[in-house]
Amino acid sequence: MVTAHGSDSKQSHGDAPVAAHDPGSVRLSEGGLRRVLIDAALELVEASGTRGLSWREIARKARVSHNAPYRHFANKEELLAAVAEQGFRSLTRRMIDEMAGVPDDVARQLEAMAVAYVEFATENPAHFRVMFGRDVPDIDKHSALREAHDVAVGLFRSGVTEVVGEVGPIGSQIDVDTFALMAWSLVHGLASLTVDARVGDIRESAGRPSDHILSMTALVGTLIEAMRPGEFEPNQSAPTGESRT
Amino acid sequence: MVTAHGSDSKQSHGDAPVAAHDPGSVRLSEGGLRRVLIDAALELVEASGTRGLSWREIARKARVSHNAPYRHFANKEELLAAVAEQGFRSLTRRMIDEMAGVPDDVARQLEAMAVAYVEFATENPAHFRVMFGRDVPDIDKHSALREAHDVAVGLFRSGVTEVVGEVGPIGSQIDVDTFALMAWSLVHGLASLTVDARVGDIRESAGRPSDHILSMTALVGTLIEAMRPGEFEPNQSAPTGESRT
DNA sequence: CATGCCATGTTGACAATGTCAACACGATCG
DNA sequence: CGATCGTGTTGACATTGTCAACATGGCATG
Repeated sequence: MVTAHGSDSKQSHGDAPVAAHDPGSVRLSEGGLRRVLIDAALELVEASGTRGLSWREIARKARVSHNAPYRHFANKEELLAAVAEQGFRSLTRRMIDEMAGVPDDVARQLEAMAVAYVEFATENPAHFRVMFGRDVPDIDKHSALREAHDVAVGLFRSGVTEVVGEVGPIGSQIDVDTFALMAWSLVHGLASLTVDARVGDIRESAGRPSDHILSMTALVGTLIEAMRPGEFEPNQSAPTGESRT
Repeated sequence: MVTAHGSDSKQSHGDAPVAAHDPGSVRLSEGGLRRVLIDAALELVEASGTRGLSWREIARKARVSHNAPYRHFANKEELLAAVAEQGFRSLTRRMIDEMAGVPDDVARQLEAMAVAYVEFATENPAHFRVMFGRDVPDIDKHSALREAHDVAVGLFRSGVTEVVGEVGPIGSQIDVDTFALMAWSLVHGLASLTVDARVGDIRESAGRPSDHILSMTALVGTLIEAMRPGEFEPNQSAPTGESRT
């Protein structure tokens, strides 16, 4: 169900704006400038980071006057929310594409998503940072962004759920949600560290980021294998947690 | 060696400026204003994020004229680097403290560091973001920051190394560095997702972040247990990696 | 002690920016 | 045809980052 072949998510490869179901902006159809502004903003963020991002510079790049953007975005946060939204759609597409080139095995599908996640981050660091950074303080204030975000996260979570469903319960204490959170943390952490160029700090050895994710999935695969039901009790290695704090 | 008891890192709980070995600023000793500026900056970042951070506002908060900070920091990036540096020192101290309250077992020590890491992030989100965000684009341009960073990361890495050393080789393909990277990714990912308030997206169930990290270490502990030498061959669950790209 | 230096802080100035208000223009629709 | 609305433009103003010039107080050296 989560495989790429059966992809029923209605995103026409992300080019056409979502349109129509947002009561705020009435007819952003044909949205010429809006799209141009988003692209220009992304380019500038890639070049100079989100700090040097200047409203007026965006306008210049888009060949419009410095106040034209205000007709499409109330403030810079809304613009960045649109950028992030587009990023989540790209990420979703990327994951789906990656899954399409992989055998229809739940573990492989999840692994493909993990690879896609990290590769997306390393190939689009600026986009990734806008998506997860602090530039859009409250994601819930932008319904379209929230939606795109949930689609991507939900896709990943579905993959985890299916793997857990096939492998069976993971220990007595670790529920599916926790496992999904950990899987996401692992992938997101590697992506973040790679994007921030901190990976070399702990791992000097050469190798592309995709190598890292493959090693990672290898280990996680081993973990899952080890977890096969009934094999042994999960030793709760953290009994000291309660006594502290 | 990595235990808190034997801590030989020369940080006098981080209050005294590093001083003296930086040829640029000669005698930032007694550094009154410098410290005040760092604190003021951190407070403002906590309040309004790094975007709304205004040089002049910092100066106002410090009760000095809008140009006084220039005598201590050439630009805003240097100031933020100092903030991040202080953050890494706090993180190191936090990890050491956490380890001190835990039995002298390598696994528990590592686990304590992981808990400290995530708790530090959740309790000081602004600081954490400055430390790992892109506000300081190139960490190597600030030697003191680089140093503080390396101390924290090295401490964590030492913990991983010791655990691996006790448990024995982790599979045939996964070297210590990779394992350290993965452990760091796991912890850092959870911290990042928690800080960005995205954890709820995949895990609605209640529970403090420290619960998450405890579940996490429980699973990792299980993993390590499962890895005990000779038990079984690590099935490289990612053979498709080579054929792609 | 007097003198000059240097670190530190202040004042002033200027270009760039975010944002508001007023205006212009073209299309759509009564 | 004339009004209305979406869209873009111009003008203006407070705020910001940053540079240059100036003030001052402690220190060392004569």
